[in-house]
Amino acid sequence: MKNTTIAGLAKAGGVGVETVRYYQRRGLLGMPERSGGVGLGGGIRRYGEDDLRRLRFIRSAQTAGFTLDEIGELLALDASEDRQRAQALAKERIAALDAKIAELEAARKSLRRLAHDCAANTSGPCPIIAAFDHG
Amino acid sequence: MKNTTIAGLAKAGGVGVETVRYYQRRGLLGMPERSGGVGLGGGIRRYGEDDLRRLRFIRSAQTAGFTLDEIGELLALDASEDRQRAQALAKERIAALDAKIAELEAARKSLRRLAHDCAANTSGPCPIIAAFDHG
DNA sequence: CTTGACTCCGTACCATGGTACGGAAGCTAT
DNA sequence: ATAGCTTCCGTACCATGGTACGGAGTCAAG
Repeated sequence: MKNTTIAGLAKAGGVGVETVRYYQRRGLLGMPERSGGVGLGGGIRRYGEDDLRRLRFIRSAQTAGFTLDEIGELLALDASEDRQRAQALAKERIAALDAKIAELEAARKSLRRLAHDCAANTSGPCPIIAAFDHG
Repeated sequence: MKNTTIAGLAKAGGVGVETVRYYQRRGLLGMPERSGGVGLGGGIRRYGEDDLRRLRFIRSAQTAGFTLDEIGELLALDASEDRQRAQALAKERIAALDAKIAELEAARKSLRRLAHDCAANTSGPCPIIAAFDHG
């Protein structure tokens, strides 16, 4: 998997080539030297394990709810000494996740109520709006 | 709280006036008659409990992860006889929430690892990328 | 040494869910 | 009856996170 092209990197990371390029534009992934370079444009960039780890991290951090801007900061912090900041970001996000998870669990509860009530009586509309009344 | 203006409705629903208007444009909220109507434009629209319930439902359904398009369908279903479809949407969303919640819990776990590892050793960078390695 | 696939890059376009602007008309308090 | 806040409405703009296009260059295989 080492020393692959952008298509290989993208595939290994489970994203499209354009997405990799987008992350590069955002500064989240680096642009390895274009090797070969006979003509005016230089050659083709080649990517390694590090790039893949970075790409995978970006995706994981996204599911953790970080924005791409925040992920940029995290990637910078990964190579910096600012432990304080890293901890702060982590803790902040944990709190946000706690809240988000609770919110989703509440929503799921409402949906279960809806599914249940909907199955219960066999005529008339399901009480969709009512299922969310309260919380 | 009944028979209020758009600003009252918005406030009661915890959104801005422009958001209410946006939902109206999307067809999620109705446009009550403009009452008064001496001049060419008619009067001012007034909103009641039903509108507020609808608005609150929209917000709840959003936190459940429904898109506004889906919410439009739900609102239509609330007044229709298609129990099947309502159930299907609910079950589908419950499954999506199960997955999402699991995902967020995994992310939280990684973040806790990060916070922990970050607190552990007192020099050098926090292993941010590594904290998400694996899962 | 050409063909065909892939790369590079800038730029444009997209969906989602809003948020803002600005003029005209409506309402309310003084 | 007039000042000053709202409402109404169309239209424009925004942030986020991509996705697509197209021309020029590169590379491997036949």
